[in-house]
Amino acid sequence: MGYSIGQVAKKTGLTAHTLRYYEKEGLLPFVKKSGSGLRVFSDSDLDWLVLIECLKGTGMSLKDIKQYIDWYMEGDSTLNQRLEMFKRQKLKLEEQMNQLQKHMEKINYKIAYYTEIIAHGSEGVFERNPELAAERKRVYGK
Amino acid sequence: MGYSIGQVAKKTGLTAHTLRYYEKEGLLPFVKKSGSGLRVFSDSDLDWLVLIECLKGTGMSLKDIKQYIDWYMEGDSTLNQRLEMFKRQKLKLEEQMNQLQKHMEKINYKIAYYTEIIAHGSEGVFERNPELAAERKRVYGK
DNA sequence: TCTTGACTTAGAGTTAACTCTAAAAATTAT
DNA sequence: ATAATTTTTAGAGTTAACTCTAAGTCAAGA
Repeated sequence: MGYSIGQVAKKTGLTAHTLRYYEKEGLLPFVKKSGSGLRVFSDSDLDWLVLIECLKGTGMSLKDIKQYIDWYMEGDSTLNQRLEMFKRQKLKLEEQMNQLQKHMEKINYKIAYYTEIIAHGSEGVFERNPELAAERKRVYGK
Repeated sequence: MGYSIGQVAKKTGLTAHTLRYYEKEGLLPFVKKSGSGLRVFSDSDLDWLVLIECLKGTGMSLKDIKQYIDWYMEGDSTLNQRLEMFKRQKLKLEEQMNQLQKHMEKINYKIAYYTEIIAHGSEGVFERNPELAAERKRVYGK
């Protein structure tokens, strides 16, 4: 029913240090304390951590995550701000995924290139493998 | 034929400060200097910057990018290391794209959720929109 | 009860990647 | 020729996000 900071650290892969740091930064205003001052995490706190990891994983700063949490704490008057925030994050994420796709193409080109010259030497790579030359043009332009 | 640091800054979106910093860190060992000490960037230097941005964009540290550049400078004896490095980066990138896809699902869920309660209030969201409840289960588990 | 390991706090230290400053030299525009 | 802009260097400062330390408190097992 309640988890110690160490148990949560294990579950989430974050360190106890980091969890305390998040709390200090205002990212975990829900976590209760036991009579003697120990943190007691609930399942719902774990859900919050999942969301925090999600937003962090899409490049949101802890400061902006805190803004969202502050809005949440403020109640229904901030529903629109929260929705808009997720919409902005979705756009950012789409842009990010497109970027990663482009990066993937460059890396695939490099892998093909190195594989080819390791197998057959670097002289006349493109004559031997014209697809590689076409790929280069596509990936690096010009 | 040759570009000043300011011109390169404009082209790449990096600042001149950042470009000098990259050079200091050993990421641009190709950039020439004019007789009077000004940096002169070539088109091939711009290609290097494209690759650096690609690797940085997939989460590689400047230190690891430098390692790659050092291998490149060392010549053909490091072809395998370089290939393996790109293969590792590809795996990392695939993992990253999967993660982003999962994050996207969570964000889509939140957008659907907030859109729904902004439109119809928060009471009985899931009764009114059972697909949302199913989505929640799928996205957040349990 | 004793011991061992987990937890507490405040606060200091670390790391990566910039970001800026100042003073001088080079280049470009008028 | 003069003024304005750009670039140079070394080195200091900043920021985000941890990461660790110390000194003490709490909890569980033998």
